[in-house]
Amino acid sequence: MPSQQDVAKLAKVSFMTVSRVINNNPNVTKATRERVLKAIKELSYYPNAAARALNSNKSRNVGIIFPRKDYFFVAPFCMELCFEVESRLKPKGYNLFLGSMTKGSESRELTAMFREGKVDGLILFAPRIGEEEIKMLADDHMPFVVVHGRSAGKEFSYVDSDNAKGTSLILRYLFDLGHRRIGFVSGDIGEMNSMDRYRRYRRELKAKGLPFDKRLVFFGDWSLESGHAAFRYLIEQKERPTAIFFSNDQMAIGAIKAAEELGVRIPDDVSITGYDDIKYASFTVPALTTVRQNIGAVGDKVAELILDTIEGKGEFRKIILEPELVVRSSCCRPVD
Amino acid sequence: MPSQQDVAKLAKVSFMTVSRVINNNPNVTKATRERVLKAIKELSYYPNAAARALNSNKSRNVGIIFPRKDYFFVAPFCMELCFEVESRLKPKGYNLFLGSMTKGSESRELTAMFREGKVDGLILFAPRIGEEEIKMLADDHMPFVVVHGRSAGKEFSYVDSDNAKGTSLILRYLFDLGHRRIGFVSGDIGEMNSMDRYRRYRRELKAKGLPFDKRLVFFGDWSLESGHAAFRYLIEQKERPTAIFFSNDQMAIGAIKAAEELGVRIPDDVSITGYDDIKYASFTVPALTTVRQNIGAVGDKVAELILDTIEGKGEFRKIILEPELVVRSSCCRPVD
DNA sequence: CTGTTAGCGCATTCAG
DNA sequence: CTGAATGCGCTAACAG
Repeated sequence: MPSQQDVAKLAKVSFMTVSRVINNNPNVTKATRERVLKAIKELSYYPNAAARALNSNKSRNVGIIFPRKDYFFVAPFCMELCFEVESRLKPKGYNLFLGSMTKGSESRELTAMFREGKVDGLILFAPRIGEEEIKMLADDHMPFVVVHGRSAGKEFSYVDSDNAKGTSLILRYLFDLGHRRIGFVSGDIGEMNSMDRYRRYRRELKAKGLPFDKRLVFFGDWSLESGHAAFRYLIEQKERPTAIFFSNDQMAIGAIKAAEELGVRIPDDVSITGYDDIKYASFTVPALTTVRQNIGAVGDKVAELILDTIEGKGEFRKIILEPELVVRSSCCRPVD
Repeated sequence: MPSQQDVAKLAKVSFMTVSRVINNNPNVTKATRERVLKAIKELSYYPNAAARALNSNKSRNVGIIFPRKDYFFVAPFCMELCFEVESRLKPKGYNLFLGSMTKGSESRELTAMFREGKVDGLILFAPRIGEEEIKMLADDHMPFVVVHGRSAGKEFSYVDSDNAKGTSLILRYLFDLGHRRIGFVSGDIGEMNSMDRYRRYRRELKAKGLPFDKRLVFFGDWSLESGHAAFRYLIEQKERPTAIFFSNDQMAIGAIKAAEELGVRIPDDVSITGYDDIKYASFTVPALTTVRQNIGAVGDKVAELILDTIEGKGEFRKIILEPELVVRSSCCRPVD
């Protein structure tokens, strides 16, 4: 592998000039610059990342961490996010590390990549409420940004979508259709997102003067399977709901399967709604009425925030993105 | 950030001893070792990755590259693979970089991470046939491994599933059911995988003494949309197929949607099959009969191969994994 | 505008 | 078993 020295020799300059050319330092004559550029191309020289990192104390890497394996599998949302972020980081010269955080893993592991200088900053996806890791990161002043989570106790930047708003969007749509007995299926209740939606569900019920019936609530975990189980559970209640709010599309898809097995028609017998508007949402039968979270916008903001945080720009920023109701065909007026 | 020097001072040894302890060099007394370990913990010292990389000339990073954005989105398979690989690399001290290769991007970008020393090796997912990048990587002797692709011209290690076998599994199952007019929907025909399945489809037809009818073939691109379009196209043929082979589950899901729109019943009017057995495959209505590729096994092999390749162990290895038929309910005997 | 010097944190080599 | 010197490739700070 050629080094700056080799380039320098070929271009007949000192290696310092080579360094300047690479870093776009203006103090180089056009003529020399071009000579150096030519030499660089000729040798197909690439600056050594390790050396740069060593003396600038910056790795130009960002890590993105997902809470646990299962989550990752089932959430196309996460994948899209990865790419959105990556595509925005690359032009800035940053690369993206992928990390998982299996349940048992020590919080040390998280900070390790950091202390080792492998990453300059971390993106945490939907961390669990009260997560020790976050406290540690915050206490150690590590640059990190949370996606789908809010600060509680510790201060940090985050990007979240307005869960309360999205929930209201769905619920009011259901109310307008005439539904009064509406079931609720939560995601992993250990996550902010889930709690926010659940709380808003209860609040909307109360605002509408409707009773809260805990038999109409099922605590799921975002997975296809838990959506499937939730549907079977709710449909067996003595007074079955006329509509069910699923906290993500994934679970709603699981429910569609359960409905078929049970011979329950959607939406004729029960209306269901999802959340996220993943790509599959428009391909289910019936297509899902859901709430769209603009992943592109999330990725955009996340990339911006983590870069700013790394560069120490300004204060903590809290960004709440507006969700949007997407009406398809999984809901109709209740029969009774 | 504490360095070896700081640890050394605290433990009252030279920094060299610290280095030895970290690298598990046996030439350290138990007593000193423990003193050093204590100092390390006390300062919460972590070895600097950049410095290590600089002088060992190894980054201990591996990159995984997906061909284009769209592909990534639609293939849960890719995501699962990422995690499988990551979880196997981590215990070996390696981290995983995520990279995309948008269509327009120069082949230079691919080699760049390498030349910069950001990664020690690359995992290429389903590269297109005749890809320039691969040739470059091979010519430059960079350690890389291909998943879902075979060598053609250049020599390299790869992990693939037996596409021909999988295709036969499906086709023979369909033959046994009594189907004789079987449609074929390919994935992106620029990929090995697609070609392998297509060729085997034709071969099985011939072996069975069945005519090849090009009107029964649709060249898709793996996406939900192309599956949707394929179904509409095939179903409109004068002599419509009694069964359709989709080259992945994704497209089969798109087809289910199209069938619903057209009022065509699956499997009563047309049988369909998928490929991959992604998680959703068992949640569609009807559940998909498909071919399972063991992602865990793929991830396992990929991790093993890339590590071996990086460490220069042995020759190129070609690993072909056996697929398995998964019968669910998207197929039945043809009516006519 | 260009070159020289020094040092980032670590591991390899050689002395003790 | 332990320590001292040397250099990995690069850039910041200074000198010319």
